[in-house]
Amino acid sequence: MPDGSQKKPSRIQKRNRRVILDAALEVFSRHGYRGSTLDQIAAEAGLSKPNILYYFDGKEAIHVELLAKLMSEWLAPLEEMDPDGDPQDELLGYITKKMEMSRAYPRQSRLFANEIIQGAPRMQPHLQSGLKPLFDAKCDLIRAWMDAGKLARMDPAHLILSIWAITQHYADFEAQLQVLLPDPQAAWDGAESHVALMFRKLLAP
Amino acid sequence: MPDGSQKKPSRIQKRNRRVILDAALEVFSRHGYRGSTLDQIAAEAGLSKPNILYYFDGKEAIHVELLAKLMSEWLAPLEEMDPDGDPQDELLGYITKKMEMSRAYPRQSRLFANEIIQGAPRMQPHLQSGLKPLFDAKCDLIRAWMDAGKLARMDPAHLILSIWAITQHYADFEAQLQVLLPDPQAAWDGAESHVALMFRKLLAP
DNA sequence: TAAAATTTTTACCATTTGGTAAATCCACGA
DNA sequence: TCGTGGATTTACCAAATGGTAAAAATTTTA
Repeated sequence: MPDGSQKKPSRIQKRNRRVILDAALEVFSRHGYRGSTLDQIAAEAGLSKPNILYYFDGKEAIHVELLAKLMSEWLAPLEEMDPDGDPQDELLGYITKKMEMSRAYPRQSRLFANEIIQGAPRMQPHLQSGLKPLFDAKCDLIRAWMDAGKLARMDPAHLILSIWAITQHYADFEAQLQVLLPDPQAAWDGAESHVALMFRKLLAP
Repeated sequence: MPDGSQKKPSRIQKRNRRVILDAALEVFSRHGYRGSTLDQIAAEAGLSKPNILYYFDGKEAIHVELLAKLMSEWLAPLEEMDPDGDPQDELLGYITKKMEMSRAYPRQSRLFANEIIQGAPRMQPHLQSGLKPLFDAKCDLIRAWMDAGKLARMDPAHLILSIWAITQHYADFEAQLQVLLPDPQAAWDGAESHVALMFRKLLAP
């Protein structure tokens, strides 16, 4: 009997938990936590509402699990930035990776955006314990690179924020892009080359 | 009898409509349309729920009015960009203005972000008729400036999107900033100077 | 100041929402 | 193949939600 069960999950359990989380991601990422309903998630998952509550402790538990998963997946590329690599290559590689992620997983990006816009009520601890230390470490790294004359001098924190702002924007504001840009398909290619070019120029010492 | 009345509004009507719209902005900007309730708005406004429905046709009518107001206020700085001015000054002036607006009116910024993230269900017409023509016109203007060698060459559409991305980010992701940056007060000053510096370097031909 | 008009409150209502209890169904190992 | 435990459905709740009708209170006007 699942919920918060400790035993090894059966095939059915693994499949249904995955299906539910995917459906919940779809719904939460569009409507935010409070704007989403279990009925919507159930319909999207093709399961009944009580059946969903058989696998998860409640609406909030699903949301929390999605946020936790998001956190680890989303931070990985930042962690991979190598202190021993070429500073410009490392940063541009990170930027490119983030653009690809925004393109491939816009729902995760919107889930995060929704949570933060609403004041991060369920994520603040994660931000404090997971994001903050990594952010500070990478700020130090970038500052060291600047001190070594490998990058243009600027505030490392705001540099990282700018990268996040632009890469997230393409995922979160997709609805706006579809109005403003003629060919949504070509838009992504244009975005990736523009962002790469932009930061290449910006970072040059 | 208000609602959608055409007669000139009384003092009480003007005051209460303003109070309600302000309360609704507070609530909608935090929780999005579906996540907000009339009870919340009523509590925030210090009025009873039926009293609110005396002044507005319903929840959606309040939201629509907020979005319409947002649209005109938010587009003004872009319109003001002068074709006869110095290209770099004009663009940097626009960027500075947008940063100041994000700082002064983060709720409007979040209201817009929420609406777009959710697929712009109530704003798509406004985007088509209001934003799109202005966006295209300013793209042409910027392209002309680039052709004249006054700005570095790049895709004007993505340049504008980058400006929006960064300036909005500081308003919409305030909760994240408060975790990551030590002094939230100094953060805004740092942000404004970083963004100005960043685009100055980027735009230089 | 009294009548008329506007504003606010009270008392509702139907639907939706997150969640539960118990009955039923079904897959799988002995 | 049959029993057993995991999986699913049915039938519910209580609270919250958007909204309404009409009475009561208040302001404005004559």
